[in-house]
Amino acid sequence: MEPAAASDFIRDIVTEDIKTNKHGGKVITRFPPEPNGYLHIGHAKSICLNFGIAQENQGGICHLRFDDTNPTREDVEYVDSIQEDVRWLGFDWGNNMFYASDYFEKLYYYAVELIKLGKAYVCDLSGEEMIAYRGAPSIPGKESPYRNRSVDENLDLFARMRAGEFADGAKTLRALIDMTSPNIHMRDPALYRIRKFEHHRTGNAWCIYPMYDYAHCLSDSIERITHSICTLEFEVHRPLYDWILEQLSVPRPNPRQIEFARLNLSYTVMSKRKLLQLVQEGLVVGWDDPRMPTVAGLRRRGFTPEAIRHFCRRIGVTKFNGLTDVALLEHSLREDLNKRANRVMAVLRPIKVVIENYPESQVEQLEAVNNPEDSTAGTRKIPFSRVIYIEQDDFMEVPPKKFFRLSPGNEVRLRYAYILKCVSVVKNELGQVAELRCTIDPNSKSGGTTAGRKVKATIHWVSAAHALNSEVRLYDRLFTVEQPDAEGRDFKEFMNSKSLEVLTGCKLEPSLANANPEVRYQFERLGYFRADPKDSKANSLVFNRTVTLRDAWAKEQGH
RNA sequence: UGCCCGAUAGUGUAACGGUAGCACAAGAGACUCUGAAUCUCUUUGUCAUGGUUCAAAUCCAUGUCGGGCAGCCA
Repeated sequence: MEPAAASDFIRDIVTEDIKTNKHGGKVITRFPPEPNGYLHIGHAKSICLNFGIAQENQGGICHLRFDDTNPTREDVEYVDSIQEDVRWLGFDWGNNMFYASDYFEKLYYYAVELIKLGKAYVCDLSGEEMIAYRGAPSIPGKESPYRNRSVDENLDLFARMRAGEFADGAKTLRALIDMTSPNIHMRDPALYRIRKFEHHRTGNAWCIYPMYDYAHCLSDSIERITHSICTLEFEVHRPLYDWILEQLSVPRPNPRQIEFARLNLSYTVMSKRKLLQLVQEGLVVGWDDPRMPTVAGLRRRGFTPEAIRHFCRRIGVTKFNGLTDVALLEHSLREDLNKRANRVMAVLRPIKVVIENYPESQVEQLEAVNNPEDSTAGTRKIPFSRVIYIEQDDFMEVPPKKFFRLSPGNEVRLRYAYILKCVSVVKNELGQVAELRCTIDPNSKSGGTTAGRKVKATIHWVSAAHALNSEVRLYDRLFTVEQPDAEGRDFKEFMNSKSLEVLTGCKLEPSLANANPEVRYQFERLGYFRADPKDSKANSLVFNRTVTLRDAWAKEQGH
């Protein structure tokens, strides 16, 4: 699919394990989302890593596994969206889609095994008591008074927990490890809790649910995962991951947990909790709002899976917790779109231009190149007539020194058409520019005899009589600061009030009449756009701006 | 004042004891019927201090700074 990614410390480990035949030469990774939210660009990094490593190695496989061990926060809406997003990103799990809940019965019997080994016990401490007994990072914990129950008693109690004899929270099953461990996760962590809550897949079959630390390592083991790749915050869980598998009669060798740094992107937030907050509080229009860093949002905005994959390859994989510049994502996008998007002309903020020396009834069909980066993309015809629209930004009555565009008495080239000269400015009663009276040089037609005459600038235009009306939504970054959720900040205070600008009355060239949302366009000199898949209709077009073009003029002006 | 992890240009990432590279960003220029793309050039870096070594970004020690860990969340 893509050129092989440069190696990284995780791929090095995988390569080494293949070389030493640790897992019989197999590579099985997994992407294990909890179905409690939509996937975002950070998940895409993990997806590209896990599926990428599987693809790069002979016979490698990547499982999609839903980590659905907490019925109180999970929902099928999310399992559907997650599958759609992974597939859209271009990855295929084949028949290897699983749910941790598929393993509840096995997990239960492993827990029984742990009890029989004297390595787990049923504890009656309440939540608050357990916190008190746990100690603190620098203070050792205290042993639970229920820690020394007999194996038989534990077996009986655990069976009765499953049978629903106890209230929610009344008891837990805990690993018996070491209450004085410097690693808090080793201080007799809970393995099972009672939750009389309907699970989206197992219904009411269970009222005890396994905890992440217990379910995850065993799910990996059951699926014969070779490399269990997760983010840095699970680093301190690794001793527990290993401990659980070491106690039990599971197949060897055990999967190896490897941690890498999650993606942080500038000018956005990446936690599911905060994204959910934006959705629930109506600060965005939904999980797929084009301003969201969710896969669904990026897709709706017009990102391509290729651009996202290239981005994920470029950022690399390390254990350093950094902040990636969103400009790198935008660069990956432009790079991809530049190669594949056909060019069209659209005027977002129109000014009417009357060409005084062009016959009233005349219409010419001018030939335009669809994509200068792709010789197979062909050409199309664009109508030209006496009244056209040009961009407000392309005219200034009193131009500053480096302004190359149209101004009174000055000439510009109309893309694919004639050189245009502004002869007068018509203003409305407010003194604003209402209309431009211009003339063309009839000998300057593109491809014509004197077409080679140079002018400083070329601008885009749309014939008024043939223009399509459209709404265009201009998106900008959701936040005004690089790290809206830096410590001590309330990220919502930094929302960019200009993150969405809706323009109506935009004028498009007629070839856009049947724009398919699947097709991305470059509106020349403006950016990349695509029809909104939800809101655009044949008779009321709506376009989303995916990303602007780089703009040296804007930079020149100090933005 | 506990434990774990990390630190290379502005940002992200390579260099696996032997010439500190790459990409993005930024700046300058060329080209241009997109102020785009493309091309050329430029600026900026090994957290600190010791040690080992012929040789240290790399190994060791100490310190500094940053991140993570005290859900019956994942």
